[in-house]
Amino acid sequence: MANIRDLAKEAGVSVATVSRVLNGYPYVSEEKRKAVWEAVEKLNYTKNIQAVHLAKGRTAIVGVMLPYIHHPYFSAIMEGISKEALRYGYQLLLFQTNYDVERELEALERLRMRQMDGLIVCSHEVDWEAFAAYQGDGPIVLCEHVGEHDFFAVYIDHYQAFVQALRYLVKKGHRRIGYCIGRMTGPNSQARAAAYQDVLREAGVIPRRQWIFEGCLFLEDGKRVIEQWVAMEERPSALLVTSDQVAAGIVLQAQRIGVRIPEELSIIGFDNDPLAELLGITTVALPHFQLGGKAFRLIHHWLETGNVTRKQEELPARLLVRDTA
Amino acid sequence: MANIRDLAKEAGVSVATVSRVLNGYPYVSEEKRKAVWEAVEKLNYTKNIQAVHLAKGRTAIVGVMLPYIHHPYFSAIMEGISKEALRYGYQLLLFQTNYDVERELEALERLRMRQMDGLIVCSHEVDWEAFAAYQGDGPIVLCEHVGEHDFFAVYIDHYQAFVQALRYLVKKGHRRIGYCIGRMTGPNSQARAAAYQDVLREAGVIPRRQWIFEGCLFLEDGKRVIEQWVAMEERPSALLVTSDQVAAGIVLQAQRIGVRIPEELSIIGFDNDPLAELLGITTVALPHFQLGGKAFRLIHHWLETGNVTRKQEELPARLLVRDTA
DNA sequence: TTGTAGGCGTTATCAC
DNA sequence: GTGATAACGCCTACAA
Repeated sequence: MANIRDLAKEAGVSVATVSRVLNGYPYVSEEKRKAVWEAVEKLNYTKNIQAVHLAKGRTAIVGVMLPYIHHPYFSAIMEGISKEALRYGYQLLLFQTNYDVERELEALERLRMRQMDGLIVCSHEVDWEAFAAYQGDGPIVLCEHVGEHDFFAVYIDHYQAFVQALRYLVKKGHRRIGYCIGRMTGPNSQARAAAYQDVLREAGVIPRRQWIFEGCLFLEDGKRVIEQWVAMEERPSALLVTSDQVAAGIVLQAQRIGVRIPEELSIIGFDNDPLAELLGITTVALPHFQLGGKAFRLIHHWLETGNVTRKQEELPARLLVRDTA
Repeated sequence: MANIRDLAKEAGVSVATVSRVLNGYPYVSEEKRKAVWEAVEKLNYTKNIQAVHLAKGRTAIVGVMLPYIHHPYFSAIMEGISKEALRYGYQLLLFQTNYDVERELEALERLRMRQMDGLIVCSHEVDWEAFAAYQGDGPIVLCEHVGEHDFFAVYIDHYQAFVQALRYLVKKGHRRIGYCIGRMTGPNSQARAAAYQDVLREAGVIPRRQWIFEGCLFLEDGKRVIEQWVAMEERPSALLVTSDQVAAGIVLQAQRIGVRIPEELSIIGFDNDPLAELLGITTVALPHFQLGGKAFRLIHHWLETGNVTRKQEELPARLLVRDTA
């Protein structure tokens, strides 16, 4: 593989001139410029990007940490990130963690090792102290509400989103309300739990522990939920379901086993997945795609300018009433 | 940021010794080893991975080229790749191309620049010559049947898979058979087209151009298909749908607008998506996850050993008869 | 407008 | 066992 020195020799110039030509700097005579490009052609030269990274101390790579890529929620965020990354000429390094703390820490270590210039954290298990410890190693953007903590963050106000949906149900006369969620940990989930407590209390209803369904991430989980629901003695009359995939699973399986929705059970999903639209599922639309895009731009802006206008950005969620609630 | 020389000074040894300790080589006295680790601790040292890459000439990064990550088909492959990559300590660099030839070539250029050690191509628009031109720059694995061409490849025999499903329909008495596909280009699609021609001819039926629905990738496309179907003068009685997402879109919208499936229209999907299972859609199960895993292992084996046992691997597809055909 | 030389942080090859 | 020192390939003052 030819290198910059070979080019210099071939073109009869210095490596500095070669570098200038390669990077499009001015102040190079047309003659030498031409000679360099000819040498590039002749020697079939390509830049070694590793060397560029080392010399510049930057990689134009951003890492993305997420639990699983094979999930509509995360792949939507990823799509948003990807689009912006492409636009600004950045590469994306994927860290699929499966919510395994070891792997999450590995991703942070990689930031420290300068494998990438910044990191977008779509979701995580490890607690904030871990991120705080790596803040000096490059910009880290979290996709969740971080309150007073000094992190870059772009997030949906899940407390408000939940309140919105719960109030709607209460207004419709529901008193026995439950919800389905992926995990109980993490700020997003805790915001939802708080909203659940608050709104139900405000409506004079006692929240019930057994009406909270955990581990709801995929379509199949919805199937499980409705089957559990059927088996319950005291059934909720309405369910908030934090993923449209799961909501779809509930609705479809309900249809199969003869549970009438919304008559027997009202369902409000989240995301506004195309599947929810097709099934007429009432849902809280969440701007995942934009969220990914904003996350990237936050990092990018910091990397390119070194200063911050906003550290945190909030995105809106809105209820789309359809047929299931 | 402390570097290896700072460590050497701090520990009172040479950089060579530091490197040996850091990389766990033998022949270092216990005493010096300890001194080095203490220096690491004291200076809060972390390896600069860029420098390692440059010095070693390898990155332990594999690139993944795919059109869109936000699609169950590709994210399933990605999940399979990801799992294996993790297992062997490799990182994954994502190239989302949107089937844009420019971006596909950009990914290949990056391989050439040594940004990664190898490349997995999940799907592409550019023709094979392009890949051939970059073969010297690192292992490239294609996820499609490459025939006699000398590429690494792991693939599903889409010709056979299509034949299998078509014969089933013919046997059931169908004569007016159509199909839905993402794009017409690419070897996978061409294999399907060939199977379509062959099986229908063999059954004494004339294939019809207007019974082939292009641009079928997402759930929403299924909705469009069934609406087109309804508007047709001569309607096919059965449709092969190369994505369960699209098949689900068809089935759900059919249900909405009162088209009975399978009585009026039989549907066979592909993938064996959980959604197809939940909807009782007859489908051809495709092992995407394994495909991704195998693709990675092919690259990995080549990178680690430098020799090849198999250049190509075929994976099976099997028809799962459920309710829609 | 051009060239020299030092630096980026490791690894790896020699001698000792 | 250990330490110099030369790669790895590029960028970038600084000097001319």
